[in-house]
Amino acid sequence: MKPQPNHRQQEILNVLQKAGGSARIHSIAQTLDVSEETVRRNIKLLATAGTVEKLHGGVRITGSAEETTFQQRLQENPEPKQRIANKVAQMIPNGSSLFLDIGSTTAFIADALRDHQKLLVVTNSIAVAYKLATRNNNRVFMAGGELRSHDGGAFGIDAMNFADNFHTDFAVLSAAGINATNGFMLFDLEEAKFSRLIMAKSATRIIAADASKFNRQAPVTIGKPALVDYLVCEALPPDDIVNACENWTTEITLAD
Amino acid sequence: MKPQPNHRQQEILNVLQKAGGSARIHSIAQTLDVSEETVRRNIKLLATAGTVEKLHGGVRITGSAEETTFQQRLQENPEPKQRIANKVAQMIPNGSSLFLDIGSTTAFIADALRDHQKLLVVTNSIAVAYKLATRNNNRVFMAGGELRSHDGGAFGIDAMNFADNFHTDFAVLSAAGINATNGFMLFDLEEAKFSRLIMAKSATRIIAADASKFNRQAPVTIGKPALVDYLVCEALPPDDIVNACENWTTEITLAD
DNA sequence: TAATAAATGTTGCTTTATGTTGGATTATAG
DNA sequence: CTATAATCCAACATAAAGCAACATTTATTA
Repeated sequence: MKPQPNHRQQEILNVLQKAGGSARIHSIAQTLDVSEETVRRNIKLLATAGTVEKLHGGVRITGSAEETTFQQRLQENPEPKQRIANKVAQMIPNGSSLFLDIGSTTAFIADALRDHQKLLVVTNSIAVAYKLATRNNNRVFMAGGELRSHDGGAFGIDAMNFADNFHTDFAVLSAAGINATNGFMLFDLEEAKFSRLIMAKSATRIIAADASKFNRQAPVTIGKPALVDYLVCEALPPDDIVNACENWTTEITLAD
Repeated sequence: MKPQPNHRQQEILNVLQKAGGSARIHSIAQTLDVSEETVRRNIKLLATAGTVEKLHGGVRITGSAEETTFQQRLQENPEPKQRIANKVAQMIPNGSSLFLDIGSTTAFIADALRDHQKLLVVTNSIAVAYKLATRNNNRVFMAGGELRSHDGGAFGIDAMNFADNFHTDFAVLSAAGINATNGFMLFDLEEAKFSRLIMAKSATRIIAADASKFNRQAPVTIGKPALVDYLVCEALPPDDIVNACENWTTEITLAD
């Protein structure tokens, strides 16, 4: 007689899912409050069905091997933007609320936040929203409208009004250029307007920028640089910018 | 006249939704404060209707087999949906304007449209918007708001008002169930409202559904089935549905 | 209101899952 | 390589879940 599908197996899969694709027998048994033998028995059935693979001491969902190595590769070989993104992710606790604006660095930050739980995210970037929606009990609020064809961002009065509804713990921003006299700058007026708004609506303001932005010129300033609490980068900026940050009471945080 | 929808069944479905797609008989009975036998009896009915699957000790909503994130659900059973998506893409010329609603099938359709040029796309699905924005001179209009955590869709009055701005050549819809008496159905009232709206605002209406949807039960009808111009599927439906489509003047299109 | 139908609860019994034990196997440290 | 601890496996007793028949409550209708 064929073994009947069993709800315990469903529960095990749920645990595995939450744990990122793999877990130890011991930890599964503890989570479900059953004996390890029960877990083993059901895993044996799931394994013969091909749903999971048994390992000594644990189990993983079939096919999640590549993703693990990919993630490991990200950790081992971090490009500057990934290192900055990881640092920013460390600064943001589970359960926080945050604005994320548009930009290549913020897309990396969204990736780095993939294991955070219960975030409340407000963004006008389709890439950020896509990466963080439907994950880990996050709540994602996406500003609507026409998405710009070059970066997938929603701008304009509707996006501004949308963002105006929120107050968050963090605003995470990118910058196209930084210098000692003008502060933080962008190429686009619409982006800058949006950045100013979300800086005004959040408790802690973080700007993420790699070293290529130091003393680069860009036409529009983001706003008063003294508003920025943290500048996260992978290398120490030139002296004049370091001094300026001291005046702005902006703390420079180096990625590991 | 007797197989009337029973409210207890709705309650059970609600509990399942909240629990993430699956739950134990014992826990459902406790939550609803009824005997376990009552839960089993109603689950038996839901199971014969195809809405849920029975497991020993529990139950899960059909389709959430590897109850996982939306992004992983996209990858299960991909062949039929892939073929349907390619067929739908063939029906849509370059330069068209179209609504795309939310659903795993429509996400495949968005992928199949990756080589189309100059589309104007209106959607409330983050996955669709992400796949089609910043490509091939498309213009993408994304409805904003809070994205539902299980599928990344924006719903509610704001999404409706947003969609109401547009008139398009095509509406591409998905269905959770199809039968001869009730037509096309969905699990969710909000989804159905959005579907009705975009059907009313477009010239040609296409519903994409794989064979698993035939004679599957779902609680909310999408609207008058006679409004639907094309039903795209990978296999011919049962005779009663075929006859009903003739009455509705709905053309059945088989994927290659 | 009484008569009827539907849904739910209860009971005894069968099937299936789980916990426990002891011994075999496999990883890990020194 | 050996010693040690962790993990795995098989067998049995126990607990839990499923099922069917009947009793009881609740809802519907005349």
